[in-house]
Order: sequence, then C-alpha cells, then structure tokens
Amino acid sequence: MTKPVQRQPRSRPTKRSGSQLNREAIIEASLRIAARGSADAFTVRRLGEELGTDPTAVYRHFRDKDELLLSVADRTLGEVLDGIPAGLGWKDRLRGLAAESLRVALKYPVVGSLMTSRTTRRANEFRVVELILGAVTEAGLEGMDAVVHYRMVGDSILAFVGQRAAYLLLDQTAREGDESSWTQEYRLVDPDGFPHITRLGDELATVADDQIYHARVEALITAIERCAEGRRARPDGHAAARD
Amino acid sequence: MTKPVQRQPRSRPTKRSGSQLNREAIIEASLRIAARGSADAFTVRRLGEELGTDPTAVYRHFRDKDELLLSVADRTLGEVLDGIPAGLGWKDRLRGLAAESLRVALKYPVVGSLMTSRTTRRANEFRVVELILGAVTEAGLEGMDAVVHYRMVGDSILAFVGQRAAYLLLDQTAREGDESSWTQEYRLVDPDGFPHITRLGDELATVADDQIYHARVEALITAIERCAEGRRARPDGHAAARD
DNA sequence: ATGCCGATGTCAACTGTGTTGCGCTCTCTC
DNA sequence: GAGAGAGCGCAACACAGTTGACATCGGCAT
Repeated sequence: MTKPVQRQPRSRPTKRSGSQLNREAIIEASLRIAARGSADAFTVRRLGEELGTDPTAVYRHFRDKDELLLSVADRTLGEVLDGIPAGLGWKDRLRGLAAESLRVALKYPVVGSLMTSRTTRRANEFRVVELILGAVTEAGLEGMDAVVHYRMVGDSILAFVGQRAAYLLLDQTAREGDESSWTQEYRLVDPDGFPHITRLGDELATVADDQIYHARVEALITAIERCAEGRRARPDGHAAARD
Repeated sequence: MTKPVQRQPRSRPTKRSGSQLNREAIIEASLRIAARGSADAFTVRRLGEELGTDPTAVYRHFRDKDELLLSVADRTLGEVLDGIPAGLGWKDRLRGLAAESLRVALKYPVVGSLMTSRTTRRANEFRVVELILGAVTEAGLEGMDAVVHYRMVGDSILAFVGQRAAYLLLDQTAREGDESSWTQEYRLVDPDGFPHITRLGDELATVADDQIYHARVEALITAIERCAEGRRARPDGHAAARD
C-alpha cells in the first residue's frame, strides 16, 4: 500500500500490466535527457531520476546501456523519417534526409554523437536504407554501384552529423579552445612555412559549418550523378568513374 | 621507513634531472598501448603499467587525459604526413593523405576513434591544414571556396577514418552483430515494403569498406574539380556549384 | 657544505560510471 | 486463496579519471 501505482489497462489488456516501466517510457525519458544536451547527462542514474525509479530498474527492460542506446537511436531515426516530405525527387529526398538528420542529431546530441559508427538493426534503420537505395536507384544506379553510393551517402551523413553533435557536447573549456583556434593559434603561424594558412586566415576564421555541410551533401549528389552518367555511357557491368 | 621502496636510477643517469618520465616517453607508451587495439586498453592505469611507474605520475606531465590524447593524436598526424610521398600532384596528394590517414587510424584505433571531432591545435595539424589548402589552391580554388573545400576534405577523411577505427574497437559480440546484420536481419525484411533492400541483398552483404572509402575520396576530388571549373567559367567572387 | 625548494613519483582515497545479486512486493494465473 | 514470477529497490562491485598528502631527489643560492 505504500504506493498506489494506478495503472490503466491501456492498449493491451491481455498483455501484461503490472509494471510502472516499459521500454517506451524508458526510451522517451532517455530522449528527454538527451535533449537537454550536456555531455555526461545521459547516465543510468540520471535516467532513474527522470523516471522516478531506481536506476537499476532499467536493466529489467534492456540488457545493457548499449541496447537501450540502439533503441533510442532507432527512435530518433523515426523522427528523421517523419520530417522528410513526400513526393520529392531523388535529389531533394537526399537533401531532406541530410537536413533532418542534422536537425535531429543536434536536438539529441548524445545520441547523434554515439551512433556515428553503429548499426541499430531495427525497424527505422531499414526504412532509411530503403530510402537511400530508392534514391540512388532513381538516379540510375544499380547493383554494386547503387550499394556503394548508398553506403557513401549513409556513412557520410552519419559521420558529419555525429561530428556536429559531438562538438556540441564538448564542455565549455574544450569548445572555446577549438573555436578560438582559428582566430588565435592559426593566426600566429609562420607565414613562410604556412603561406596558405596565412593567406586564408580570414576565411578560415569565418567559414560556417552549414556551408561545409551544404558542400558535402552536394558533393554526394554530384558523385551519384557522375556515376549514373558513366553507366549510361557504357551500360556494361562495372562503371568506373575515374578520370 | 615502513617501506624500503628501492628505486634504481634506471636507464639514464646522465640524461637530465632525476625524472624517469617525460612527455615523449608517455606519448610513445600511449602509442604502444593504442596499437594493441582493444577498446578499453588505453587507461591511465594501464599506461602506468606500460611505463613501470605509478599511474598518477602521468599527471605531472599532462594536465589531464584529454591533453595527453591530443598530444598523442598530433604525433600520429606526424606519422600520416611522413607517409605521403613528395612531388605529387594535388589529386594524388589528397589520395595519399586519405590512404595514410586510414592506415594510421587503423594502426592506433583508439586514437583514430576519439579524434574524429577534435582539433589538436598542435604542430602537425597545421602541416595537414597547409597540405590540404595547398592542394585545393593548386586545383584552382581561392578564398572561401578553398576553405570550404578544405574543411570538406579534412572533416570527411577524419570522419570516415574514425568510423573505421571505432568499428575495430567494438567488442567481439557487438561487432558480430553489426557484421551479421547484412547477412541476417536484412535478408528477412518484407519484400513488398523494402523492394530495394531485397533486390540488392547480395551486394549489401558483400560490399567492402575499401570500395566505399575509394568512392568517398574520389567524390571529394570531383567536387573540388567541379568548383574549380565553375570558377574558371565565371571568375567573379562567388562561384555557385548548384545545378 | 648546507639548507632550501621545486619537480617528480608513490600511495590512498574520492567521485562517478555501468552492472549484478539478493530480497521484497505486487500482480496475474490457476 | 495459493503459487509463481516478473518488476523494482537496495547494497555492493569493478573500474574509470582525478586529487591531495607525503617522500624523495636534484639543483640552486648562500
């Protein structure tokens, strides 16, 4: 009687309903914590606070923190997919995927930074893969060309988005160091040994991440186009896009 | 006198003062540990073992582990630069940088994975920046175009290399899960909902990381070329590489 | 020579992390 | 109503980075 624990039968009365916690609630609490941003915020103990339960209760629903993280990441992938409008051509679909990925990764920096080199192997990841494969197919790629360019797009977006997220997570001191490097250390280099850095000092200090992001996305699209053109030129098995 | 603690003057009595340790020795011990590969090997305590001293002695030479890591990373950047032959054109210089970066990152996976979104702000990093800026300048880029493409190249190489290194660090169980995903889970998707995944199942399972790496590097070079062509076409300030 | 002092290494300990084993309670099922 | 079993709380473990107190050594000015 110490705790009333009012439970509504909710969706599945036949399921089982004796618990306060479930995977969904834990994932959403994780997202709330991840959205707060700070680097070390996403710990099991803070997750317990957020849930109002003992931290170790999480382990009744997830084997370990890694499995929880993969589930959370897949949830965020769903948020990415929901943000992409329907009915776009393949280029704008990829641009939309890139933009949404960045938005979501900056919304949940911890997740974005930890997932740059992982595979969730869950539902929404399949949808993303299918989306990219559909885009490169529509662009005219097939077989190994399609797969190579899919991986190129997927890995690139994941990587850049992860870099941005990880940067957001750096603590204040480290981030200030990184930011000031272009306006401080890089200004003091020897002009003879480093002529390019010296000459381009202003641009190095003022270039924005979004410009670089844009350039990277467009480079991916160009690469796909180029490969497709090469395929149309000589439609045999392997299309080499060398020069 | 409770403990004798016999210390022999060890290797260099003539060298410097009574210190057994210095930054160089610590960095090299760190590289030896990092080269052994396993994920959690690079700890301060293991570093103490490797050095034959108390773990906390490291803190007499580096403010914290992060500063040590940045120094180690800059050392590995030197190894990258040393591996690039001289006298190459800008394309092959970038290809060499990419190949050497991958080689070194796979040699010291811990360093490679932790440095994907950091800036060392040390000597060798300047040399790398100068190298890339020189390449894009030789390609015909100037001003903001040069800087944007430099960052594109630098970030991309760092990111891909970091992904590969991080993957190497995954423990056996997690890695097996990732590896098998293309031959297991991705084979069982619904053919109607995921036609592209189904159709390209074989290629998804057999594509090699090196193919993707090659494609990414060539995409970067192509992007630089394209931007340079656009500049030559209309040599005013801003060159928009849209379509 | 001597006494001081800073630099360096050692040791114990602190905080915080993920994780596990034990036991209690509460709900569901028969 | 009784058994069973899942879910949660609690205490504790191993390991991480880091800090402060102490010991020792070398170089320096007196």
